Amino acid sequence: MGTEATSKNIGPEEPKKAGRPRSEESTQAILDATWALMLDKPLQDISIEAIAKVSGVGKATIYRWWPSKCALVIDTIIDKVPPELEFPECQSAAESIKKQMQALIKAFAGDYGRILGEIIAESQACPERLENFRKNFIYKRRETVKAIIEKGIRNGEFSKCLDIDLAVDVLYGAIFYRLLVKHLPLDQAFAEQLPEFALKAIK
Amino acid sequence: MGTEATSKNIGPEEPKKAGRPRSEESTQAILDATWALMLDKPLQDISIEAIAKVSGVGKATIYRWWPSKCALVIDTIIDKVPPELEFPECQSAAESIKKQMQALIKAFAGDYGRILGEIIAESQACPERLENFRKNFIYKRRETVKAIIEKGIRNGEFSKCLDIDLAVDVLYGAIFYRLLVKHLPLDQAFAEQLPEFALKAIK
Amino acid sequence: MGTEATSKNIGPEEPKKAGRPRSEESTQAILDATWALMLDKPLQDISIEAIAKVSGVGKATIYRWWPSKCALVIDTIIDKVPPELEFPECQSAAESIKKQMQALIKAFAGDYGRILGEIIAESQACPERLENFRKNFIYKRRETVKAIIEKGIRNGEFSKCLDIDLAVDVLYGAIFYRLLVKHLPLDQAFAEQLPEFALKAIK
Amino acid sequence: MGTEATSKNIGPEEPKKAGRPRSEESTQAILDATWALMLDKPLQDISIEAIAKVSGVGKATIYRWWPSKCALVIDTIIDKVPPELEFPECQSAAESIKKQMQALIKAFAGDYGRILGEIIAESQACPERLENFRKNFIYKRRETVKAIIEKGIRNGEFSKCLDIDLAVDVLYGAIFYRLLVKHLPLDQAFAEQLPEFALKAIK
DNA sequence: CACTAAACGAGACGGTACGTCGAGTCTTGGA
DNA sequence: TCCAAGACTCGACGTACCGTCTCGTTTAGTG
Repeated sequence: MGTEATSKNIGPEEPKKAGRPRSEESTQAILDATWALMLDKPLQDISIEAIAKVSGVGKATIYRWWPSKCALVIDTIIDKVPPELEFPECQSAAESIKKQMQALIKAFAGDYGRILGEIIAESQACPERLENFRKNFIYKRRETVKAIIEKGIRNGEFSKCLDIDLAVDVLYGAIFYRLLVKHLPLDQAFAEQLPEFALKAIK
Repeated sequence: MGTEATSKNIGPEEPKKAGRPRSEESTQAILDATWALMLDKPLQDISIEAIAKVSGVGKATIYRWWPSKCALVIDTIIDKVPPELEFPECQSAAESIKKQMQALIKAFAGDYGRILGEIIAESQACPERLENFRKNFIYKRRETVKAIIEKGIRNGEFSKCLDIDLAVDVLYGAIFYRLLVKHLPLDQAFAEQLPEFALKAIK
Repeated sequence: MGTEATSKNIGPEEPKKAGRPRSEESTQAILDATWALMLDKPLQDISIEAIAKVSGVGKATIYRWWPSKCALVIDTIIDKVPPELEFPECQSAAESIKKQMQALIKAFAGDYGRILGEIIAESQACPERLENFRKNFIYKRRETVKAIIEKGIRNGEFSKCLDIDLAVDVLYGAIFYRLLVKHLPLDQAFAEQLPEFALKAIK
Repeated sequence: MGTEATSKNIGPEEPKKAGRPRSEESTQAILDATWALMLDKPLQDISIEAIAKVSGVGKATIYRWWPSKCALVIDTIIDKVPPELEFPECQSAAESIKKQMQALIKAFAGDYGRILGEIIAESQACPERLENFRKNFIYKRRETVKAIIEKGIRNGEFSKCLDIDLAVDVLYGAIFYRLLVKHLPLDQAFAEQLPEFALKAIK
């Protein structure tokens, strides 16, 4: 967990609240139900009503802890999806990036990718939600990639005068392009060709 | 017009239908109202009900000709948006692409881009709608870019063994990435730097 | 036929109109379809739309000749239902009335009665329709009954100072009461007992 | 209240339900609005939509508690109409019946009668609704009349071998006949003549 | 024999209301 | 204080008919 504007942004010093504590059971039931529904049908077709029904929870309980379906969904995939694609330690920065891109393409090819696309879609109309999404899925990974690129610059693999943000966009843009527009699949061939191809731009 | 699964798929030989003909007046009123609402607020907040009210048309008339809000919106921008970004005739293919990318980035920075993003979002849940969108906005332009790239290959600007589809994705992916994820703006600086940068990958 | 405010109120001197004459074929198709639908489901659930579809006729053709569903239905049963319950010629007026009441009860027990009830229902809100119904179904028969009663008065069967209208209401009221409120059936037993019973009031 | 198939069929032992209780305020607002509209125009011209609007209540709230406009209307008159025409205590049963019939005719002559007629009309198509109406308006009063008649039989006013149900139909049939067919008014003259006249049949 | 005029089927039109769904909020009693 | 249950207002959904309105096509009588 740990999504801003959602349920679990509590600092290290909890102020010792009175009253009945939040039910861990309900929380999990909600996340489980949300995940089950997300695997079953598109995000647009999922209602808070349905999540409440499936999880056996009062609707108000959901609204108490999450401000929007989107925020709940984000917490759900954070809760459900395995640790995270870490960058493998490689000798060259390029190799490191290549491996990670390939892992990402593979991950985006399945339900995980579909759901991410649906979240981006759902967030289009609302800047805060989109920012929330970026905080949890984009920025962290971008920072990591940028660190690798900087390492590549330091060790001479990449040009010194590289615009790092632009580089990241060129490297990963095509993946998001296919993820969302779906004109071509995020398949094995794509995973094999894209990294080498895109990396040419930053060398 | 001319969108599949929408209102105007009439072959060259119209079979001379009986009954009162479709009202061109209503059609235009619907498109006008849709466009006005789209400029005013996000697609998600627009209801068929509102479009009917604003256009002074019966709801059923909208449903008779468009299967979904999305289809209507696509027909609307087709109807409303100026001719289309043509590729300027340049001596080099690279130059031609660069100019067109810059024009595209500029166009995507305003309402046109916002609306396109909303359409992609709205279509995420439904393959047919997304395909409909691609037919009208993606494929045509991709074909044009691909033709230019092929020209570039022929005249030696680009590598002979270039995967053209991949090249297009790398060139334009970053634009869609920023359009939809909005982590960074589609601004002047981006327009100036991206083309040259991305083109390095295909040279 | 011959319903006021409906399709066939043509005086003896038709003004010799130009243009295509009314299609007898369509007229019959409409009446047939209406009748078929009326046997199938309650009047409330029958739409002009459905009648048009079933009869293969344009909606406007129905509206051209009948001002309301009710008027059409009245014309339909006039068209479909066998001649009419005539009063049998009997020696005594009382006997004559009794026979006719029994015939009426029997007739009201089936679809004919059901439909008549539905027409009365449908006409409740609109005085003109109700008057139209009375013209076609009530007044004529009342006149006949009244004539018989007058005959009975003349030949000494009934009291000289009888309020004839009131007498008719008492005789037939119970039948309509059961027809519309349905608290008890219009069955054989009722047919056997009512006439003798009610006639006691007017002797 | 207390109408079957409507909102308030609660046995003596309410099972102590969870959740927010039904809003008495909304219930009354709905009944008030329905009554106001019923006084204003024919039942056929009243929509649930309008009742919701006038009462300031969500449409769903109406549908939650009443299955049909008819059921709501029945509950409304039960709620709105004064105690009920009681049988006056008279020495003779005949006198008692006469007084009550006159009161009934007078009551039926106004809005109350009009609305009752509209309810019978509206219920024609649906046996359950009609039964619901009978339960609340017909049976109770019939039972009372029947009790008086039985008393009359016991004290020798009426014949011993009287079919009581038939007697009630003959007494009241004419009233319903005029209420629904409207061929003659439910006026003062009718009220004065009918009872004596009809009672002759059962003496 | 063309011309006129009305009726015809088909079906689109602006409306109104339907009955349902879900949103987000509120109000109970019990834990 | 939290929770489930569930009622609340509100707004939109997509559908069904209403009664009206064009269309192009018959089908008479008239000129």
